[in-house]
Amino acid sequence: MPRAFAAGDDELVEAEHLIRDRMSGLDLDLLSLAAVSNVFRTATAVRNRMERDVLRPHQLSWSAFVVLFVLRIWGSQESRSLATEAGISGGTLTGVLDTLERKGLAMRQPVPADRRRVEVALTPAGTKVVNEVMPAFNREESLVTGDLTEDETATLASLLRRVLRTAEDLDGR
Amino acid sequence: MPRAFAAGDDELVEAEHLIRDRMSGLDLDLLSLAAVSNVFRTATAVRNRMERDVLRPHQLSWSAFVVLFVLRIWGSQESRSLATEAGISGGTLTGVLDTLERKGLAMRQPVPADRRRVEVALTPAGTKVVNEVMPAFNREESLVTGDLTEDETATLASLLRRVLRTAEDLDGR
DNA sequence: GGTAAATCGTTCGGCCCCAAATGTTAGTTT
DNA sequence: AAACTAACATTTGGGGCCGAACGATTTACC
Repeated sequence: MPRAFAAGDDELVEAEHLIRDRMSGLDLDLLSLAAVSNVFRTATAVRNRMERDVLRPHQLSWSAFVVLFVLRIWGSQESRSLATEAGISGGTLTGVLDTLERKGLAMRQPVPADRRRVEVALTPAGTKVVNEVMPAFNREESLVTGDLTEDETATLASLLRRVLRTAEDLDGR
Repeated sequence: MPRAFAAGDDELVEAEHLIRDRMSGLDLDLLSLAAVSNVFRTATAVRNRMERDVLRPHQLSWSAFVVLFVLRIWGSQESRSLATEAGISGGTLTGVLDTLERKGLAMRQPVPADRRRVEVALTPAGTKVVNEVMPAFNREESLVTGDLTEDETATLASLLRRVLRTAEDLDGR
C-alpha cells in the first residue's frame, strides 16, 4: 500500500482526498479502505523489522520461524495441520521443512498407521532456537506498541480479532 | 500482569491461552504479543481473500496490483519512488515491471535528462484494470470490517497508524 | 475382493522477494 | 580532463509462495 497512507493524519486525509478525486464515480468506502490499508502497511513494516533485527541473525525466514513456533506451542503434529496452523500451503511447507531439517531444527517421522502421513517434531536444537528467538521477537512487539496504552493495545487486539473472525467466517468455516 | 490483560482475559482466544501456558517461563508481554500477532493473522487472512477473490481472476499478483494502484493514484513516476511507494525493493520492482509490461498494463520510458533513470507509466489497459479491480477490492475491505461500527473502524485505523508510525520512527527515518 | 474415490505429502512451473553484486551514467573533486 | 564517488536499474542466487499435477496409500462401495 502506498506510503502516504497512515504516514500521519494529515497525509492520510490528503491521500483520501487524492483517492476520492482520482477515483471519483467509483463510490469507495474510504473508512474501510484506511483501516484495511493500515493493517497491511503495519504488518509489512513490523514484519520487515522482525526479519531484519530478529530473524536474520538466526538465519530464519518468517515462515520457518512460524513453523517452529507452532510446533513449540501446539507440539508435534502432522504436516496438514501444521501447514494450516502456520498459514501456508502444503507445497510451501514441504520446502520449509526441507530447510528446517537441513538445519537440524525439525524432523519428519513416519506415521506407522498411515504411510501417507508424516509427523513433524522439533529437535532439541529447534526448541532451543524458539526459546531464544521468541523473547527477542516479543521485545520488538512491545517496542512497536509502545506508543499505545495497555487499554489501547487490548482494544487493538480485540478489533483485529473481530476483523479476522469476519474474514474467516466469510470464507465459510 | 497489567489490569488491562486481566480485564480482557476472557477475550483471549484459545491460541492466546496456549501461548500463555506454554511460554510461561519466558516472561512475555502477552498484550503486545496478542495485538501484533493479530495484525499478522488479520493481514494474512484478508490478503489471501483478496488474492483469491479479486486479484487472481484478473491474473494479478499483490505487488503488481499495488504498483498499478500507486501509478493510478499518484501518476507516472520513476522506478525508485515507485518501489518506495509500493513497499518493495528495487530488484523486486524490476521483475514486477517486466511482468506488467509483458501484459501491456504498464510501460517503461527513458528519462532524457538522465539515462540511468526510467519513468514508469500506466497504459490505457492498465488504467482500465485498476478501475475494475479497485472497487472490487474495496468491497472486500468493507466486508471484512462489516462487524465493526464506523467509530470502531476509525479507531482501528488510528491505532494501527500509531503503531506504524512508532515502527517507522524506530527505524529512524 | 476388486475397483473407484478420497486423501496424503511431494514435485513442478511461474512468480515474488530480498540483499548483494554488476554495469552504466552522472556529479564532484582535483 | 581524469579520477573518484554516488546514484541508478538490473542481474543473480537462494529462498518462499501458490495451485495444479503426481504417485502412493487408504477408504468406500459394490
